[in-house]
Amino acid sequence: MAKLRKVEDDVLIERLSKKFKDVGFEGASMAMLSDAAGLTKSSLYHRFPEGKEQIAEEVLKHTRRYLDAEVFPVLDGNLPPAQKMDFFASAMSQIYLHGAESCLLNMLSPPRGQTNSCGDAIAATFRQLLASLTNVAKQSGATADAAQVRAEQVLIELQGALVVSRGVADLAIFKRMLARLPNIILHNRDPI
Amino acid sequence: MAKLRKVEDDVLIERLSKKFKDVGFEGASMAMLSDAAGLTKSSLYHRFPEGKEQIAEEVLKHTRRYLDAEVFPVLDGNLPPAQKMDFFASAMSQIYLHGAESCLLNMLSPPRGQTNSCGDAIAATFRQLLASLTNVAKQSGATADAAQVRAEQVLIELQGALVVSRGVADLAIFKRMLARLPNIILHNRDPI
DNA sequence: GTCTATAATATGATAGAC
DNA sequence: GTCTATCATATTATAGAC
Repeated sequence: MAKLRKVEDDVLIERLSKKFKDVGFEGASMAMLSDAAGLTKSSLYHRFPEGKEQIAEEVLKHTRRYLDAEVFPVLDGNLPPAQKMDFFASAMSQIYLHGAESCLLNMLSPPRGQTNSCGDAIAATFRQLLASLTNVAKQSGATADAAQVRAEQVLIELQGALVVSRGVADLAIFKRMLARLPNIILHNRDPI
Repeated sequence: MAKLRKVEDDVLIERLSKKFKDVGFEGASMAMLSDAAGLTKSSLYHRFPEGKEQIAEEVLKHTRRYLDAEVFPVLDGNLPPAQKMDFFASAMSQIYLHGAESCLLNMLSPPRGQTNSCGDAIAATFRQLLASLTNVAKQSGATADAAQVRAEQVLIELQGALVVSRGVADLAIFKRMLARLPNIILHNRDPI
Protein backbone atom coordinates (compact mmCIF):
# COMPACT_ATOMS: atom_id res chain seq x y z
CA MET A 1 0.00 0.00 0.00
CA ALA A 2 1.15 3.48 -0.80
CA LYS A 3 2.47 5.78 1.93
CA LEU A 4 0.26 8.48 3.42
CA ARG A 5 0.02 11.65 1.40
CA LYS A 6 0.06 14.82 3.44
CA VAL A 7 -1.58 16.64 0.54
CA GLU A 8 -3.95 14.88 -1.87
CA ASP A 9 -3.06 14.97 -5.55
CA ASP A 10 -6.00 17.17 -6.53
CA VAL A 11 -5.39 19.66 -3.73
CA LEU A 12 -1.70 19.72 -4.54
CA ILE A 13 -2.34 20.42 -8.21
CA GLU A 14 -4.83 23.15 -7.34
CA ARG A 15 -2.34 24.90 -5.06
CA LEU A 16 0.48 24.68 -7.59
CA SER A 17 -1.86 25.84 -10.33
CA LYS A 18 -2.82 28.90 -8.31
CA LYS A 19 0.81 29.88 -7.83
CA PHE A 20 1.60 29.52 -11.53
CA LYS A 21 -1.45 31.60 -12.41
CA ASP A 22 -0.30 34.36 -10.08
CA VAL A 23 3.37 34.66 -10.98
CA GLY A 24 3.89 32.65 -14.17
CA PHE A 25 6.36 29.89 -14.97
CA GLU A 26 9.55 31.96 -14.69
CA GLY A 27 8.29 33.79 -11.63
CA ALA A 28 7.62 30.62 -9.67
CA SER A 29 10.60 29.06 -7.89
CA MET A 30 10.55 25.59 -6.37
CA ALA A 31 10.69 27.27 -2.96
CA MET A 32 7.57 29.33 -3.73
CA LEU A 33 5.78 26.30 -5.15
CA SER A 34 6.69 24.26 -2.06
CA ASP A 35 5.34 26.98 0.20
CA ALA A 36 2.12 27.17 -1.79
CA ALA A 37 1.81 23.38 -1.74
CA GLY A 38 2.41 23.05 1.99
CA LEU A 39 5.27 20.62 1.42
CA THR A 40 9.04 20.87 1.48
CA LYS A 41 11.02 21.21 -1.72
CA SER A 42 12.26 17.64 -1.31
CA SER A 43 8.71 16.30 -1.04
CA LEU A 44 7.76 18.22 -4.15
CA TYR A 45 10.70 16.68 -6.02
CA HIS A 46 9.51 13.28 -4.80
CA ARG A 47 6.09 13.86 -6.33
CA PHE A 48 7.53 15.54 -9.46
CA PRO A 49 11.04 14.13 -10.02
CA GLU A 50 11.65 16.29 -13.10
CA GLY A 51 10.99 19.50 -11.19
CA LYS A 52 9.23 22.66 -12.28
CA GLU A 53 8.63 21.71 -15.90
CA GLN A 54 6.93 18.51 -14.87
CA ILE A 55 4.76 20.41 -12.39
CA ALA A 56 3.74 22.78 -15.17
CA GLU A 57 2.91 19.84 -17.44
CA GLU A 58 0.81 18.13 -14.78
CA VAL A 59 -1.00 21.32 -13.95
CA LEU A 60 -1.82 21.81 -17.63
CA LYS A 61 -3.01 18.19 -17.91
CA HIS A 62 -5.30 18.81 -14.95
CA THR A 63 -6.81 21.85 -16.64
CA ARG A 64 -7.20 19.90 -19.85
CA ARG A 65 -8.96 17.07 -18.05
CA TYR A 66 -11.43 19.59 -16.63
CA LEU A 67 -12.16 21.02 -20.06
CA ASP A 68 -12.50 17.54 -21.58
CA ALA A 69 -14.89 16.47 -18.85
CA GLU A 70 -16.99 19.57 -18.29
CA VAL A 71 -16.71 22.06 -21.12
CA PHE A 72 -16.08 20.39 -24.49
CA PRO A 73 -18.92 17.85 -24.06
CA VAL A 74 -21.36 20.75 -23.70
CA LEU A 75 -19.95 22.77 -26.63
CA ASP A 76 -19.91 19.65 -28.81
CA GLY A 77 -23.30 18.39 -27.60
CA ASN A 78 -26.89 18.89 -28.67
CA LEU A 79 -27.98 22.01 -26.81
CA PRO A 80 -29.10 25.10 -28.72
CA PRO A 81 -26.14 27.44 -29.42
CA ALA A 82 -27.40 30.13 -27.06
CA GLN A 83 -27.51 27.69 -24.14
CA LYS A 84 -24.04 26.43 -25.00
CA MET A 85 -22.62 29.93 -24.94
CA ASP A 86 -24.38 30.91 -21.74
CA PHE A 87 -22.87 27.84 -20.13
CA PHE A 88 -19.46 28.66 -21.61
CA ALA A 89 -19.49 32.25 -20.35
CA SER A 90 -20.52 31.05 -16.92
CA ALA A 91 -17.78 28.40 -16.87
CA MET A 92 -15.13 30.94 -17.92
CA SER A 93 -16.28 33.35 -15.23
CA GLN A 94 -15.85 30.61 -12.64
CA ILE A 95 -12.47 29.44 -13.95
CA TYR A 96 -11.02 32.94 -13.96
CA LEU A 97 -12.71 33.99 -10.70
CA HIS A 98 -14.63 36.76 -12.50
CA GLY A 99 -11.39 38.14 -13.91
CA ALA A 100 -9.32 38.01 -10.73
CA GLU A 101 -7.22 35.02 -11.79
CA SER A 102 -4.95 34.81 -14.83
CA CYS A 103 -5.08 32.08 -17.44
CA LEU A 104 -2.73 29.15 -17.00
CA LEU A 105 -2.38 28.80 -20.79
CA ASN A 106 -1.03 32.35 -20.88
CA MET A 107 1.10 32.25 -17.72
CA LEU A 108 2.81 29.00 -18.72
CA SER A 109 3.44 29.96 -22.34
CA PRO A 110 7.14 29.59 -23.18
CA PRO A 111 9.07 32.72 -24.22
CA ARG A 112 8.90 33.86 -27.84
CA GLY A 113 11.03 31.74 -30.11
CA GLN A 114 11.31 28.93 -27.59
CA THR A 115 9.19 25.80 -27.53
CA ASN A 116 8.78 23.19 -24.82
CA SER A 117 6.40 20.47 -23.68
CA CYS A 118 4.11 23.08 -22.13
CA GLY A 119 3.96 25.00 -25.37
CA ASP A 120 2.60 21.97 -27.19
CA ALA A 121 -0.07 21.28 -24.58
CA ILE A 122 -1.07 24.93 -24.57
CA ALA A 123 -1.33 25.10 -28.36
CA ALA A 124 -3.37 21.89 -28.43
CA THR A 125 -5.83 23.22 -25.82
CA PHE A 126 -6.21 26.57 -27.58
CA ARG A 127 -6.86 24.70 -30.84
CA GLN A 128 -9.51 22.46 -29.28
CA LEU A 129 -11.24 25.51 -27.84
CA LEU A 130 -11.14 27.15 -31.27
CA ALA A 131 -12.49 24.00 -32.94
CA SER A 132 -15.39 23.56 -30.53
CA LEU A 133 -16.33 27.25 -30.59
CA THR A 134 -16.10 27.26 -34.37
CA ASN A 135 -18.62 24.42 -34.50
CA VAL A 136 -21.01 26.30 -32.23
CA ALA A 137 -20.76 29.29 -34.57
CA LYS A 138 -21.50 27.05 -37.56
CA GLN A 139 -24.42 25.53 -35.68
CA SER A 140 -25.55 29.09 -35.18
CA GLY A 141 -25.57 29.73 -38.92
CA ALA A 142 -22.13 31.11 -39.66
CA THR A 143 -20.15 30.18 -42.74
CA ALA A 144 -16.93 28.22 -42.16
CA ASP A 145 -14.74 31.33 -42.46
CA ALA A 146 -16.97 33.51 -40.30
CA ALA A 147 -17.26 30.75 -37.69
CA GLN A 148 -13.49 30.54 -37.38
CA VAL A 149 -13.14 34.29 -36.93
CA ARG A 150 -15.90 34.34 -34.29
CA ALA A 151 -14.22 31.54 -32.36
CA GLU A 152 -10.90 33.37 -32.52
CA GLN A 153 -12.53 36.55 -31.28
CA VAL A 154 -14.00 34.74 -28.26
CA LEU A 155 -10.61 33.37 -27.24
CA ILE A 156 -8.96 36.71 -27.93
CA GLU A 157 -11.45 38.64 -25.82
CA LEU A 158 -11.16 36.19 -22.94
CA GLN A 159 -7.38 36.40 -22.88
CA GLY A 160 -7.29 40.11 -23.60
CA ALA A 161 -9.82 40.96 -20.90
CA LEU A 162 -7.69 39.12 -18.34
CA VAL A 163 -4.62 41.10 -19.39
CA VAL A 164 -6.33 44.49 -19.49
CA SER A 165 -8.38 44.05 -16.33
CA ARG A 166 -5.21 43.04 -14.53
CA GLY A 167 -3.31 45.97 -16.07
CA VAL A 168 -5.77 48.60 -14.89
CA ALA A 169 -6.93 46.62 -11.82
CA ASP A 170 -10.58 46.75 -12.86
CA LEU A 171 -12.64 43.56 -12.88
CA ALA A 172 -15.58 45.36 -14.46
CA ILE A 173 -13.72 45.16 -17.76
CA PHE A 174 -13.76 41.36 -17.60
CA LYS A 175 -17.44 41.37 -16.66
CA ARG A 176 -18.40 43.59 -19.60
CA MET A 177 -16.42 41.28 -21.92
CA LEU A 178 -18.28 38.24 -20.60
CA ALA A 179 -21.60 39.95 -21.30
CA ARG A 180 -20.86 40.26 -25.01
CA LEU A 181 -19.13 36.89 -25.32
CA PRO A 182 -22.12 34.68 -26.29
CA ASN A 183 -23.23 37.13 -28.92
CA ILE A 184 -19.87 37.03 -30.66
CA ILE A 185 -20.52 33.40 -31.58
CA LEU A 186 -24.27 33.67 -32.06
CA HIS A 187 -24.47 36.85 -34.09
CA ASN A 188 -21.19 38.38 -35.16
CA ARG A 189 -21.81 40.91 -37.90
CA ASP A 190 -19.13 41.20 -40.54
CA PRO A 191 -17.15 44.42 -40.93
CA ILE A 192 -18.77 47.05 -43.14
CA MET B 1 32.63 65.94 -21.00
CA ALA B 2 30.91 62.61 -20.62
CA LYS B 3 32.78 59.38 -21.24
CA LEU B 4 32.28 57.44 -24.46
CA ARG B 5 29.20 55.22 -24.52
CA LYS B 6 29.73 51.85 -26.17
CA VAL B 7 25.98 51.60 -26.71
CA GLU B 8 23.81 54.67 -27.26
CA ASP B 9 20.90 55.17 -24.85
CA ASP B 10 18.23 54.59 -27.47
CA VAL B 11 19.86 51.43 -28.81
CA LEU B 12 20.39 50.17 -25.27
CA ILE B 13 16.75 50.72 -24.35
CA GLU B 14 15.61 49.02 -27.56
CA ARG B 15 17.72 45.94 -26.85
CA LEU B 16 16.59 45.69 -23.24
CA SER B 17 13.01 46.23 -24.30
CA LYS B 18 13.22 43.38 -26.80
CA LYS B 19 14.48 40.99 -24.13
CA PHE B 20 11.71 41.95 -21.70
CA LYS B 21 9.11 41.48 -24.44
CA ASP B 22 10.45 38.01 -25.17
CA VAL B 23 10.81 36.54 -21.68
CA GLY B 24 9.02 38.94 -19.32
CA PHE B 25 10.22 40.64 -16.17
CA GLU B 26 10.75 37.51 -14.06
CA GLY B 27 12.23 35.59 -16.97
CA ALA B 28 14.92 38.18 -17.63
CA SER B 29 18.05 37.97 -15.48
CA MET B 30 20.68 40.70 -15.35
CA ALA B 31 23.00 38.30 -17.17
CA MET B 32 20.50 37.87 -20.01
CA LEU B 33 19.85 41.60 -20.16
CA SER B 34 23.60 42.30 -20.26
CA ASP B 35 24.05 39.84 -23.11
CA ALA B 36 21.17 41.40 -25.02
CA ALA B 37 22.56 44.87 -24.39
CA GLY B 38 26.09 44.01 -25.46
CA LEU B 39 27.52 45.21 -22.14
CA THR B 40 28.74 43.52 -18.97
CA LYS B 41 26.53 43.29 -15.92
CA SER B 42 28.67 45.91 -14.19
CA SER B 43 28.23 48.35 -17.05
CA LEU B 44 24.49 47.79 -16.94
CA TYR B 45 24.48 48.55 -13.21
CA HIS B 46 26.44 51.70 -13.94
CA ARG B 47 23.74 52.87 -16.38
CA PHE B 48 20.89 51.59 -14.14
CA PRO B 49 22.16 51.66 -10.51
CA GLU B 50 18.89 50.27 -9.12
CA GLY B 51 19.05 47.18 -11.33
CA LYS B 52 16.29 45.32 -13.12
CA GLU B 53 13.36 47.29 -11.78
CA GLN B 54 14.90 50.54 -12.93
CA ILE B 55 15.56 49.05 -16.35
CA ALA B 56 11.91 48.02 -16.57
CA GLU B 57 10.83 51.51 -15.55
CA GLU B 58 13.07 53.19 -18.13
CA VAL B 59 11.92 50.83 -20.86
CA LEU B 60 8.30 51.63 -20.01
CA LYS B 61 9.07 55.37 -20.03
CA HIS B 62 10.60 54.97 -23.48
CA THR B 63 7.45 53.28 -24.74
CA ARG B 64 5.30 55.95 -23.14
CA ARG B 65 7.36 58.71 -24.76
CA TYR B 66 6.75 57.07 -28.14
CA LEU B 67 3.01 56.93 -27.57
CA ASP B 68 2.95 60.52 -26.31
CA ALA B 69 4.90 61.74 -29.34
CA GLU B 70 3.45 59.63 -32.15
CA VAL B 71 0.14 58.02 -31.24
CA PHE B 72 -1.87 60.12 -28.77
CA PRO B 73 -1.49 63.35 -30.76
CA VAL B 74 -3.14 61.64 -33.72
CA LEU B 75 -5.94 60.03 -31.69
CA ASP B 76 -6.58 63.32 -29.89
CA GLY B 77 -6.21 65.44 -33.04
CA ASN B 78 -8.56 66.68 -35.75
CA LEU B 79 -8.54 63.86 -38.29
CA PRO B 80 -11.75 62.01 -39.16
CA PRO B 81 -12.26 58.97 -36.88
CA ALA B 82 -11.71 56.48 -39.70
CA GLN B 83 -8.30 57.96 -40.50
CA LYS B 84 -7.36 57.96 -36.83
CA MET B 85 -8.19 54.27 -36.51
CA ASP B 86 -6.42 53.29 -39.72
CA PHE B 87 -3.33 55.02 -38.37
CA PHE B 88 -3.77 53.36 -34.99
CA ALA B 89 -4.09 49.86 -36.47
CA SER B 90 -1.03 50.48 -38.60
CA ALA B 91 0.97 51.75 -35.62
CA MET B 92 -0.01 48.74 -33.50
CA SER B 93 0.97 46.38 -36.32
CA GLN B 94 4.40 48.00 -36.42
CA ILE B 95 4.89 48.06 -32.65
CA TYR B 96 4.01 44.40 -32.27
CA LEU B 97 5.83 43.30 -35.44
CA HIS B 98 2.57 42.03 -36.96
CA GLY B 99 1.93 39.91 -33.88
CA ALA B 100 5.40 38.43 -33.53
CA GLU B 101 6.36 40.54 -30.50
CA SER B 102 4.61 40.59 -27.14
CA CYS B 103 3.39 43.72 -25.40
CA LEU B 104 5.69 45.30 -22.85
CA LEU B 105 2.71 46.41 -20.77
CA ASN B 106 1.71 42.77 -20.44
CA MET B 107 5.17 41.24 -20.02
CA LEU B 108 6.17 43.72 -17.31
CA SER B 109 2.90 43.53 -15.36
CA PRO B 110 3.57 42.63 -11.72
CA PRO B 111 2.10 39.37 -10.37
CA ARG B 112 -1.50 39.33 -9.16
CA GLY B 113 -1.89 40.96 -5.78
CA GLN B 114 1.44 42.73 -5.98
CA THR B 115 2.01 46.30 -7.06
CA ASN B 116 5.20 48.13 -7.97
CA SER B 117 6.42 51.16 -9.87
CA CYS B 118 5.98 49.33 -13.18
CA GLY B 119 2.39 48.49 -12.33
CA ASP B 120 1.55 52.16 -11.92
CA ALA B 121 3.15 53.16 -15.22
CA ILE B 122 1.40 50.29 -16.99
CA ALA B 123 -2.00 51.17 -15.54
CA ALA B 124 -1.50 54.83 -16.47
CA THR B 125 -0.63 53.96 -20.07
CA PHE B 126 -3.57 51.58 -20.42
CA ARG B 127 -5.86 54.29 -19.05
CA GLN B 128 -4.55 56.92 -21.46
CA LEU B 129 -5.09 54.52 -24.36
CA LEU B 130 -8.63 53.88 -23.13
CA ALA B 131 -9.28 57.60 -22.74
CA SER B 132 -8.03 58.53 -26.22
CA LEU B 133 -9.84 55.63 -27.91
CA THR B 134 -13.01 56.49 -26.00
CA ASN B 135 -12.87 60.00 -27.39
CA VAL B 136 -12.46 58.70 -30.93
CA ALA B 137 -15.55 56.53 -30.40
CA LYS B 138 -17.49 59.54 -29.13
CA GLN B 139 -16.27 61.56 -32.10
CA SER B 140 -17.63 58.71 -34.18
CA GLY B 141 -21.09 59.09 -32.68
CA ALA B 142 -21.07 56.71 -29.74
CA THR B 143 -22.69 57.53 -26.40
CA ALA B 144 -20.34 57.88 -23.43
CA ASP B 145 -21.07 54.36 -22.18
CA ALA B 146 -20.82 52.74 -25.62
CA ALA B 147 -17.61 54.65 -26.35
CA GLN B 148 -15.98 53.30 -23.21
CA VAL B 149 -16.94 49.72 -24.05
CA ARG B 150 -15.63 50.08 -27.61
CA ALA B 151 -12.32 51.43 -26.35
CA GLU B 152 -12.03 48.57 -23.90
CA GLN B 153 -12.75 46.07 -26.64
CA VAL B 154 -9.96 47.48 -28.81
CA LEU B 155 -7.40 47.14 -26.03
CA ILE B 156 -8.74 43.70 -25.13
CA GLU B 157 -8.52 42.43 -28.70
CA LEU B 158 -5.01 43.79 -29.13
CA GLN B 159 -3.74 42.12 -25.97
CA GLY B 160 -5.76 38.95 -26.50
CA ALA B 161 -4.65 38.52 -30.09
CA LEU B 162 -1.02 38.70 -28.97
CA VAL B 163 -1.63 36.01 -26.35
CA VAL B 164 -3.60 33.69 -28.62
CA SER B 165 -1.44 34.09 -31.70
CA ARG B 166 1.59 33.31 -29.55
CA GLY B 167 -0.20 30.35 -27.95
CA VAL B 168 -1.06 28.69 -31.24
CA ALA B 169 1.94 30.13 -33.12
CA ASP B 170 -0.25 31.69 -35.81
CA LEU B 171 0.28 35.32 -36.79
CA ALA B 172 -2.78 35.26 -39.06
CA ILE B 173 -4.90 35.53 -35.91
CA PHE B 174 -3.30 38.88 -35.08
CA LYS B 175 -3.74 40.06 -38.64
CA ARG B 176 -7.46 39.20 -38.70
CA MET B 177 -7.89 41.05 -35.39
CA LEU B 178 -6.21 44.15 -36.82
CA ALA B 179 -8.58 44.11 -39.77
CA ARG B 180 -11.65 44.44 -37.54
CA LEU B 181 -10.01 46.86 -35.08
CA PRO B 182 -11.00 50.22 -36.64
CA ASN B 183 -14.60 49.13 -37.01
CA ILE B 184 -14.91 48.35 -33.32
CA ILE B 185 -14.51 52.05 -32.57
CA LEU B 186 -16.29 53.38 -35.63
CA HIS B 187 -19.32 51.14 -35.63
CA ASN B 188 -19.69 48.77 -32.72
CA ARG B 189 -23.24 47.43 -32.71
CA ASP B 190 -24.77 46.77 -29.33
CA PRO B 191 -25.69 43.24 -28.28
CA ILE B 192 -29.13 42.09 -29.37
C1' DG C 1 5.92 10.04 1.64
C1' DT C 2 8.05 13.57 4.32
C1' DC C 3 11.70 15.69 6.29
C1' DT C 4 16.72 18.01 7.32
C1' DA C 5 21.03 18.79 5.40
C1' DT C 6 23.81 19.82 1.71
C1' DA C 7 25.98 20.61 -2.80
C1' DA C 8 26.35 22.98 -7.41
C1' DT C 9 24.94 26.63 -9.92
C1' DA C 10 22.69 31.05 -11.07
C1' DT C 11 21.57 35.57 -9.74
C1' DG C 12 21.65 40.27 -7.85
C1' DA C 13 24.86 43.42 -6.59
C1' DT C 14 29.43 45.83 -5.46
C1' DA C 15 34.64 47.15 -5.46
C1' DG C 16 38.22 48.75 -7.83
C1' DA C 17 41.44 48.86 -12.06
C1' DC C 18 41.69 50.98 -16.59
C1' DG D 1 31.98 54.40 -19.13
C1' DT D 2 33.60 49.73 -19.31
C1' DC D 3 35.73 45.96 -17.56
C1' DT D 4 37.46 41.73 -14.31
C1' DA D 5 36.95 39.88 -9.94
C1' DT D 6 34.28 38.96 -6.14
C1' DC D 7 30.54 38.10 -2.70
C1' DA D 8 26.08 37.08 -0.54
C1' DT D 9 22.00 35.10 -1.57
C1' DA D 10 18.62 32.37 -4.08
C1' DT D 11 17.72 28.49 -6.78
C1' DT D 12 17.81 23.82 -8.62
C1' DA D 13 18.60 19.42 -7.25
C1' DT D 14 20.11 15.33 -4.53
C1' DA D 15 21.36 12.21 -0.38
C1' DG D 16 19.89 10.00 3.39
C1' DA D 17 17.28 9.69 8.00
C1' DC D 18 12.65 8.78 9.75
